[in-house]
Amino acid sequence: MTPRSRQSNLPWLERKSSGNGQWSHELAESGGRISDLIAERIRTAVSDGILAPGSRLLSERELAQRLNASRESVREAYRSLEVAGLLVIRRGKEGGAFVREVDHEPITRSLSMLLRLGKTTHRELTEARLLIEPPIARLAARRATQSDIEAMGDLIDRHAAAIRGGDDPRKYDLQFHRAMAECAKNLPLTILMNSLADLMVEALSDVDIPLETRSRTVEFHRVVFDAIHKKDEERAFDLMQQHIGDVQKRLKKPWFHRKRTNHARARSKK
Amino acid sequence: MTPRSRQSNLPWLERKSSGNGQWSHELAESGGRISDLIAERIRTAVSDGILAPGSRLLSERELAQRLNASRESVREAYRSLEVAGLLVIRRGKEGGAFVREVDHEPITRSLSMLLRLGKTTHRELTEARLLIEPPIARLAARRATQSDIEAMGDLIDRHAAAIRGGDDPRKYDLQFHRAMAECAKNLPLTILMNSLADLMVEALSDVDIPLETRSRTVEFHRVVFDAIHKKDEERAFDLMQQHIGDVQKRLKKPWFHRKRTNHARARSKK
DNA sequence: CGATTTTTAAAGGTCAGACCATAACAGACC
DNA sequence: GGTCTGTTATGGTCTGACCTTTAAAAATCG
Repeated sequence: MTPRSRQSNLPWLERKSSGNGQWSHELAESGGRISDLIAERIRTAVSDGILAPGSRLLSERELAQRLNASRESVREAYRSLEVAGLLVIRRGKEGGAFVREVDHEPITRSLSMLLRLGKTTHRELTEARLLIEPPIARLAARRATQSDIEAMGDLIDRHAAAIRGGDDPRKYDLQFHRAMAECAKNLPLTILMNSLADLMVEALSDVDIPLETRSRTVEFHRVVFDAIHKKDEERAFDLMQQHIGDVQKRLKKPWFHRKRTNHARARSKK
Repeated sequence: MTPRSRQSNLPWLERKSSGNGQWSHELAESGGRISDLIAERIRTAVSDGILAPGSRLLSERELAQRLNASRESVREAYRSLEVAGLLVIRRGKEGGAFVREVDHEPITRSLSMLLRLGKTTHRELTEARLLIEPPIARLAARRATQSDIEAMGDLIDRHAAAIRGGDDPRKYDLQFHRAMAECAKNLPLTILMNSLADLMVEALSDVDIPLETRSRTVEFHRVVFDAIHKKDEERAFDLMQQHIGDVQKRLKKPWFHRKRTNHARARSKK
């Protein structure tokens, strides 16, 4: 007898009606994939708070048995939800599928990919940034906490150090914008910002940015940071608008345009 | 002899190095899932334009054979990319995986889900809308084409008809905002808008909107539409700001707040 | 000949069962 | 107490079979 054979009551995984143990009925609707039905139930359970972040789902084998489905169907459901950012899957003993702490990284990735494929132009990219970054800066000035501010300060210092040391500063540039978005305490805006910043970095990945521009960037960050620190909302707004406008202007110079070669893409990953 | 046994040269699916036919090397990095490696190659091929939208990938069985992997690994790769919005999968003869025409619907879904889980509050939601919808209206006024305008006009008429007929007008409300975003010709903003609008509809799904408010909404749409039609950018901007501000105000009335019951969620789907 | 029905085959979807790889844990051994 | 070493639960992969769906091809009918 396995130690966990007690009926641990998982009402959320029940079908709404017709308990005969077959799937056929719901399959008719929904374009018919068992794994999708399973995924949908889990999604609902999570979004209704029945499955809290961090909690562990049944193992593939066990859920399959309970649902009267094959392991593969369950597996596919879990996998989809992982791609969608809802679950994390860990291997090994004590592994399994866990409801993910809310984290927009997977969405940011998908969104970036989609925008890239959608042939999002530099025009759209900077246009969008021009519209959303200044308001974000304003919100950041309004809402940044002490620790937010410390983190940003550190970031800028490291950014400056990287430039002095001749290292690639793009990473820090990106992080600054992300950190600022974090301060604004507005999830939708944060996610969009992150995706845009990602793409921006990628778009510039094969451009050689002159040293003068690099230090100009970090100085810009510093004054924006200063405005945020002092909670000067309007100044933060104006400076950020200026900053993005500056970038936009530089992008228009012909020498700056991205080479249309079939170059290596920026591989994200850790 | 099967008719398609010719070596159809698919260089993109080759490993970069070491052609011995095993996966072990790349598996070491990358946290190790063959399906992820396959997915990554396809993703790269698509984003480099080697696989054009609409083109059909090899069948699961065939790709598995060529890659010396199991069908399941390929299948999982395809499935992940489908969730990510990169592929569509069709069943039946002449079915298979196709590179999707760029379409942000899957991302919109994921994003909405994520925002919902992130306990995005009404405050964040309307705040974000207040920031991005007016600029979108302005862009729409600048860039709407003739057919865009016709579509919007139709929509408004149907919206009004639905209200007169006592039908649920929410659908049309949503569609109006989507259509407007479409006019702005800015993909990142469009995607965000769509997600926000989706969430908004959902958040209001169990609120009973009084008739007076309903017609007010459609009238608002009409004047915004008018401004867009006449390419009056600033008026479109102002009106939209007013519109969202109006919504925001109504949301603050206590009777309007969503019941915190464990009610049924808005099921999207077709 | 053209429209309709039937057949067929190619593809994804599901299943079952085996085995591999990984990672935490429990003891055994120093 | 710390390190090694098996044990074991769990996801990852593979095989090969069968089901279901769907479009095209063939057969049938008017």
